[in-house]
Amino acid sequence: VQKRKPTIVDVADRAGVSVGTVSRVLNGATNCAPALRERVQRAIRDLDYVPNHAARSLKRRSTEQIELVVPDIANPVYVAMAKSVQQVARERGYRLSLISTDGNPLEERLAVKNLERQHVDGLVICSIRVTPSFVEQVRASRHKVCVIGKLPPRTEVDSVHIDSEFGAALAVKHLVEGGRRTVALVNGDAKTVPAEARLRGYRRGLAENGLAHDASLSVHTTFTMFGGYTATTPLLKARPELDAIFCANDLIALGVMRRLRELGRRVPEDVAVVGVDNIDLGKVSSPTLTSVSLLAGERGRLATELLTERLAAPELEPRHVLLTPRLIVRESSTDYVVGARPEPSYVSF
Amino acid sequence: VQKRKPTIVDVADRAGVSVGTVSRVLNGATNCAPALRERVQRAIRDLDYVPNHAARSLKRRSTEQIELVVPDIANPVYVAMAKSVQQVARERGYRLSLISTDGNPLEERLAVKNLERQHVDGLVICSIRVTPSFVEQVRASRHKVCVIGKLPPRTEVDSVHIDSEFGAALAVKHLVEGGRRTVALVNGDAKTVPAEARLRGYRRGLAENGLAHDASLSVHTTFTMFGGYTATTPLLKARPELDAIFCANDLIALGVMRRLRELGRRVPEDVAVVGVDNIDLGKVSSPTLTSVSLLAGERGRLATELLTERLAAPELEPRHVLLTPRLIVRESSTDYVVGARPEPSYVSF
DNA sequence: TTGTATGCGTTATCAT
DNA sequence: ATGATAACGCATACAA
Repeated sequence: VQKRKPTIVDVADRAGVSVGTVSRVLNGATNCAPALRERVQRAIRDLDYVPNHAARSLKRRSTEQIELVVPDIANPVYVAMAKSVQQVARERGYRLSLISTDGNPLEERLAVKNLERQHVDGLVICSIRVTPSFVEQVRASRHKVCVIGKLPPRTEVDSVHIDSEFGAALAVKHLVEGGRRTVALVNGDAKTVPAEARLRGYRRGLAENGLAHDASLSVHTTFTMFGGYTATTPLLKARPELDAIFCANDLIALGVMRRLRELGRRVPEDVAVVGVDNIDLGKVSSPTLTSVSLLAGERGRLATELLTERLAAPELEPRHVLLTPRLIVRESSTDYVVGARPEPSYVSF
Repeated sequence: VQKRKPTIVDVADRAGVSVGTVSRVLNGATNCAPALRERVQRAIRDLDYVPNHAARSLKRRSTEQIELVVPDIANPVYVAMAKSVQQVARERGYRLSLISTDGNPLEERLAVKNLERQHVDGLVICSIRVTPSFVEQVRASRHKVCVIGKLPPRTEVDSVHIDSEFGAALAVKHLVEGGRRTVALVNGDAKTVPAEARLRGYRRGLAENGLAHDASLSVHTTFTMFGGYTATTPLLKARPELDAIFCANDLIALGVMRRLRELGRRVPEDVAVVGVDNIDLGKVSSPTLTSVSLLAGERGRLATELLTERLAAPELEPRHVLLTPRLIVRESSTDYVVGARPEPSYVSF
């Protein structure tokens, strides 16, 4: 019962025209008699013909598809990024396929390989581990890649980057200005680019606001709620007097807040908490979460624009965009009257 | 400077062998002299050759890639589903690409079209709007599709489905048994399959537990936190005496809980809340969220297994798997001592 | 405006 | 075991 798929030849036969004509109709060429066009379209419908993607991209040398590679799709911030990438991609005539590497560097390599074998036309890649070999691989495909993140200086690849170190310093400053004296850091996966930026920013924030750095106040875990949850207990045991925690992202912060509550600490009265990424969840959590926005949607949008423009003009000079984070203050870092009704928080929804 | 990509012919030239031999090496054929194999592999490395995907799939008539189509990737339950689909896909030698339709039925049609043009080998599709034309389109590609969701009886397409109506009834029963007398429903997008199932289950739950149904107690919104948030105000105004809310999913429930707090209602003391999907967030929210688990990961896993098995054996009889939901009781529906420290909730992480 | 014929890069069949 | 060659389905240059 396996009927062979109709090809362009079948359509041509059926319509009584040449394959050239069918192809022209398919691709919207103007020079084509209306009568023939009519007949071809009928034949296409009759036979239920759909063009074969592989053949088409083999011939055209392009797939009209780009790929977004993110570290972990379970993190809502990457979902937000994906949404804006998808929107720009669609506007510019590309389909988007989404890959989550789940922290596996192999997956990133595989993505670039897929690019090289012309599986997709271009790549937007957001990596948390930027190794030299990764950079080398990306550089070799520079005409088709845009990196979201920090590349070594003078790397000839389009990129959009945000100064998250500054964002971290901003968070610490906010906490100190709110009267906190012992600010801890619950960081994400060690040896990742974001974790290292957080630590640098944290130390800078402390220094700039007259506080000494103490290694026992900063711990590493994973960039997840569970990570934040489990890291809290030992941290509190080691430094019971702490009155503020800067978390490397919002998921960690949510886990931390949950665990603090279980351990009898009130947020923000006893311990202030600040996260990073400004995910929507922080707007409905209780308390709502103060956070450093890293403009994920904006970065996705810009990266996709850079990429599509480069695909259209490969000889463009490499471009680099640098963004600056913003601090969004909510309840988790602000002393408010205990028991008061929280204010509506959906202004920015 | 645009150097043409090396092809298999270039490799053959360089290694001084025929393309046949190169191809055999590439695809791991056994009948090949070690010496030649050696030379070919060197040539491949020297030229930095990677096979062209389009040409390969044109010839082989397969892409080793499957696609998962979900309604909204911003909903963590679909992320959980995607993760298990990806895992099974990888185990069985397929790459996964992920499409979020964002409620746009056109995107679903497009996905099936992509299947037909042999862009991907197979499709796992999870739709919230099952129209007749959708079913027809899917049926026509039945040898390559597995549907997550309920299909019309005797549709000859693999599917895995969960009795979410029963799950809704379970939730209502739990609320009534907890002493609640006025149970509201905050439903998701009207005219979707899940929303209709929730409503039927809600009514069944009320009936089976001796409560009358009242239309003013059930409202429609979107399947998002924002939806739950905004739906709460009018609902509370219309029926201020309500003491329980069953929400069509967990995102809605989180928005509802937030808004209840802003309006001065305590959860669960004044109003009990139950959601659906059992997403991780419900384990760290405050209070933690009672939820009906629809086994999203399990459904993804099963669907992918069904799909890959069918791709390997297209003439298999259609198979249908039916699962049963479970209720996970947490704080949002249980009276607990006010002000007590919450219990650790991560047992199931 | 329309038809014909060649090639895209790979795999597979058939000789050798 | 290895080499030559014909498809795969589409687009396009060129001829008509």
